Amino acid sequence: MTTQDLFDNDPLPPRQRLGPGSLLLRGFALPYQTRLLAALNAVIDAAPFRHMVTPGGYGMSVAMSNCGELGWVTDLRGYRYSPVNPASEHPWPAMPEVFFQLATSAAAEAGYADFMPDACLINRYEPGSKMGLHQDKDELDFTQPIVSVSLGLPAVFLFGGLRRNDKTERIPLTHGDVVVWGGADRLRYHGILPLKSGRHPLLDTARINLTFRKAG
DNA sequence: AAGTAACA
DNA sequence: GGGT
Repeated sequence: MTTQDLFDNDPLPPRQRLGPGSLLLRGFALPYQTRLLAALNAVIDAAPFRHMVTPGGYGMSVAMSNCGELGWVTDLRGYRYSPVNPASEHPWPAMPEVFFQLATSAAAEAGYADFMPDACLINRYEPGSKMGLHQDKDELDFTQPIVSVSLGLPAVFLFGGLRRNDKTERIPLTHGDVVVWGGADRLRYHGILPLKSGRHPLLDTARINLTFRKAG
């Protein structure tokens, strides 16, 4: 019996305010999960995951794909949104309706009633995969929020402040959780701690994160 | 640098 | 584990 075990059984509240413009919706994606995963498989068939390279020349531990009008990409030249998949030169797959419905519903719950995402970044974490602290700042309109959907293995979300050195909050995210951040929180630093090994009934050894943005 | 490495 |  460790101290952590004492906390593991505490019920997590269904809604948690993380800041003036941020809301954590526990299990919000669960009613969508079957359709979500079917649509995800179709998107990944058309635009397979790959490990992109940062401007410094290192590969990312997270494998990525995109759907929607625009996709977030990185290579030696930098970060940007692109209407085409650089691996194929084809447009990204269209954003499935169920993706759009989930994202707009979650945004509305958090007070962003007119959110119209045109980009969905799909991140696949395997054990050890992580995402360093960063801001989402390649979008054109920071009045539009970010909607982040967690599927599969649990992970620890780091939610920092507007400056890189601000103290970070550690938030455990499990299958079906949705985080929305915007307004005064839109440019808060965030990241993911290295994923722990495990097995999920639907996604086996992986965590999938869908991040919706109004990029263009 | 959405990255790693070295160091305190 | 922080910050650089």
